[in-house]
Order: sequence, then C-alpha cells, then structure tokens
Amino acid sequence: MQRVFEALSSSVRRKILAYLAHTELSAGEIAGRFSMSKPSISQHLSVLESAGLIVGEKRGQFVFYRQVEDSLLNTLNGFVQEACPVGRPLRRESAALADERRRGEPDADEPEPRRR
Amino acid sequence: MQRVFEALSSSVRRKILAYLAHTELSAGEIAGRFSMSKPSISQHLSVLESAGLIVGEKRGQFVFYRQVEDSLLNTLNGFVQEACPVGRPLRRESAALADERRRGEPDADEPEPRRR
DNA sequence: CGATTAATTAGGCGATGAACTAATCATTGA
DNA sequence: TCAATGATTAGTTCATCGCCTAATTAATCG
Repeated sequence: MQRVFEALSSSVRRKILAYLAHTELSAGEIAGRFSMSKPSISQHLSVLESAGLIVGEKRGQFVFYRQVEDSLLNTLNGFVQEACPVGRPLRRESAALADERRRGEPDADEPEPRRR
Repeated sequence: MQRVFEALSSSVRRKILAYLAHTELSAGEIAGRFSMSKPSISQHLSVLESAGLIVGEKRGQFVFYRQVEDSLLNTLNGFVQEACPVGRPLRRESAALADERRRGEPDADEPEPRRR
C-alpha cells in the first residue's frame, strides 16, 4: 500500500497510468509523450511496476507495459474502507477510539510519551 | 488532485485520516498517538488540510480536526474514472462489496505489497 | 498580570526523490 | 559480424521532504 500511494503521488506517473488505461504501450511510446529523457521515464515505469500497478512484458526488442487492473482498484478500495467515514465497519482502532472518546477515557495505542 | 495524492503518500498522514474516520480529535490528541514531535504532527495536519482532506476548528485553547468527508471520496472517484481501464469492474467490485456487507462478511485483511 | 498549556512558526540538517548524461545490455537486420 | 535501435543501469546533481529543537502566539486560570 505504501508503494502504491508513493507511486500515485507523482503526476507523471498518474499520467502514465492514464495512457495505459485502455491499451498497452512500449516504453519508448510512453517516453515519446513526455518531454523528459527516456531513462527518467524508465525509472517512473519501474516505480509503477514495483507498486504492482503496471507490468512490463518484453517482446523482441520492445518492452510493452500495461496496467494490472485489479491491484489499483483493490488498493483504493482498501484505503477507502480504512479511512473513509462513510466506508463500512470501522477499523478496530478507529472504532475503539470513537468508543473511548464517548467515555472520555484516554488510552495508549502504540505511541510512547514524548519528552519536551 | 496533486495535493491530495501527495498528502496520501505518507503513511503517517494516512494513519491520521484513519484516526479521524469516525471522530474529531484535537491536534494534541492526535500527536499523542504517534512517537513524533508535536510540531511534526502539526505539519502533517497542515498538509492534510491544504489538500482539503481535513479541517481544523479552533475551540478555545484547542484545535479540533475532522475529516472533510466529500472531498476524499470525490478525488478518488475522479482519479479512478480517469485512469481505470474499465468502469465496469469498479461497479462489479462495488456491488460485490455491498452484497458482502449485507451478509455481514468479515473483511479480507490488508494485502502486503509485493516483492520484486 | 504572570504562569501554564495548546499549537504553530522558524530554522537547520540529513535523507530521499527526480532529473540529467553517459555507458551498458539486448535484439534486429544489413 | 557489426551497426542501429530500444531500453535499462550507473552515477551525479539539485531540490524537496520530514524530522528535530527552540521560539512564538493564543487561550485559560491562579
């Protein structure tokens, strides 16, 4: 999940995903759509691939990239469920928190007190 | 949109959102749950607020933060529409989710990011 | 009015990210 | 086999991020 959000934090990478939304493209074809060096784009592609958002397949001289459809949706879905108010049954932590707040009782979750 | 994804790229900030999923909390209450200085948390809160994901309201001595519910969902929705290969799978996923929720099904746990 | 508590601002510092050029690897085709 | 093309790896530079401590602003209370 960390890698996915990190990957999505770049507008270039989001744009690449948009380019790959409906077709596969070779690394060069992708790079050709940006005013940026090919190695830089290659780096972005590798970030996206590490995040499991796209996959590259080498065919002959070219590497064709395409989206891994499931993972994007699953990740967003997972996040929404965790952090969205209207999302479904509360994550334990948050539920406990809301509950505890109702009682006005503090608690130590994972943090340790900090000096100052 | 840029700011939103930037904000979400930090696990600390995502965790803050999770804490605020079902209740509001003061800056200090939030900071108390992390082993990190208050100024650092304050900075994270300001990033989240700049992204329009949360809002802080000063009441007396305290600043209470809560989520801005709409914007998070709208942003994710906008991105999904733009970058997802098909609109269909989303609906199917959503339908399955709703269905599953109707049955009171426990959730699949957080998937671990894959190695590569 | 001080003193205390909550929170933010300011400034500094190390780590990380993102870009480039140059070099290398792999495949194709004359 | 050798030149050309596609792509990645290596190595460098520069800006930004994220954390810290110290100082400042704002509100509460004796």
